[in-house]
Amino acid sequence: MKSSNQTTITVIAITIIGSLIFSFVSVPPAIAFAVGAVITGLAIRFMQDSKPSPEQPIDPSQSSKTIYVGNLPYRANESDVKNLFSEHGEVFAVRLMKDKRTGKRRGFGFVVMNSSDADTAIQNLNNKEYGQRTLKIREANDPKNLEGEEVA
DNA sequence: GTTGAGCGTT
Repeated sequence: MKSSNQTTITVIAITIIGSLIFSFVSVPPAIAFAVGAVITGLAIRFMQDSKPSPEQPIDPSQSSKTIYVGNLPYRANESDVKNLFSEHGEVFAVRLMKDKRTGKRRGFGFVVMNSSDADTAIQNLNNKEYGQRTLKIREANDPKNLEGEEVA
């Protein structure tokens, strides 16, 4: 998507900067082009580095597992679910699914936890009364985030 | 402001 735009911008910038350098200083076009290319490359590199991602060391020892949470009260938000699951394990992320059209809550979501803590939380929180509703907690169907715990 | 079985997003 934006790579094509960046390519276009890169070509234009190289042309402009190269032309400017070539018009101001009497240097061979090859050098002007090279300088323009370097400057443009540095500029783009700087633009991309303007959003530096801080160090988030991912421990391979901690495998995450996604948990399906159903029958949630409509008034429950992600913080509530996170707090509830945090009592039984380490919660990595909570995603409460809302309707993409209206934005209203659909009453279910997913919780990403530590693999070992996930089973503990499922055992402890399944069929648990929460907000005058009985929670339906299971392991998520999509096995993309299932790691390590499945033994053949 | 409503409803109630279900497995979603970048």
